[in-house]
Amino acid sequence: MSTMECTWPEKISDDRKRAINELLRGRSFTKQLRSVLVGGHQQASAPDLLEKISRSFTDTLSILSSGEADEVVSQIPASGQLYSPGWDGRRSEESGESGKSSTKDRRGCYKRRKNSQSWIRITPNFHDDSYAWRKYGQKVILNAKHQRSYYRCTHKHDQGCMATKQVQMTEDEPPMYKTTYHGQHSCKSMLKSSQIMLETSTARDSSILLSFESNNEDDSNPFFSSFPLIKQEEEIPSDGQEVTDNNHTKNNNSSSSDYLLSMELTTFESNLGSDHGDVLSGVNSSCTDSTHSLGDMMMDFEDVFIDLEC
DNA sequence: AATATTTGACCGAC
DNA sequence: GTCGGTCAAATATT
Repeated sequence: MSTMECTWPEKISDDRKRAINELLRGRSFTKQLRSVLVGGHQQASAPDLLEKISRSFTDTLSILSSGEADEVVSQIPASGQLYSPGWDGRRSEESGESGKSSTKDRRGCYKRRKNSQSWIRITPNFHDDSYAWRKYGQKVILNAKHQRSYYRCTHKHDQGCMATKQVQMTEDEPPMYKTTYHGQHSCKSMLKSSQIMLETSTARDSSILLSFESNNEDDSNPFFSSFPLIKQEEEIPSDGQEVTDNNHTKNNNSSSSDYLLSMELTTFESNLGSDHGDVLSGVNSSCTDSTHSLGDMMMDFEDVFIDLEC
């Protein structure tokens, strides 16, 4: 039985309106924030505005995700499991009748993501993207020296967040890790705005956002979807084979793993402008001085919003 | 006890 | 059949 057949035009168009509405709100907040930061106006506090912007992104993504899926991916914490069967969905265990042949009958469980968006990121050392990840698998990959690790968002169950990532060491001489992100975080941000400011303004990193593949109309960069949740640390086992995530807020001393938000914004924007979603690369990555600050960043934000509108 | 990781099995795609 | 992605029981960690 195929689960992806029903699309509800009315619902989707309604969702689109809501999404556009959310984006407009986000743009408005962004403008306010810019005037606060640049012009020094104090109509509203920057942290408050940042929080609103973050919320706007999250809500928009949630709306768009629900339009793509058969059922709404709610952000309301669910007591049970709340999956979106959209791109990666599966029913967890037997639904109703249990105890078939083997211990757990998982037939029909897996749905390969096909048109899901993905972003590839190459980083030296491990890369801390500040989300809370939970490792759920590790595989040997053909023609690859190292195993690939699979992570899902820690809040998959409590918030229905469907973001996943894969991390694979591609080189070990200068250690290089390729991280592929799938899906977007719909989990709520719980990080304080001040921390966000701190992180973005102190970001310095030599990581490269390699590609931005988009097959769906509701794509957006996962780094936009919401602000970082919990600091995360990945560490390399002694054999250098694979990385392991840790969700705890251990005082992360790897400042090099912060990502350059402004760079990615620019990348995102240029990708939006192009008419294809294939791999784009060659982003240079060495603008690390702190003068490249929120002012510029907000400009990019605004442009992105404008592009999204039409 | 609760939460995270490991790892073999399972599944769909090719 | 192989391969890569995911599940979930067992195990480890906090």
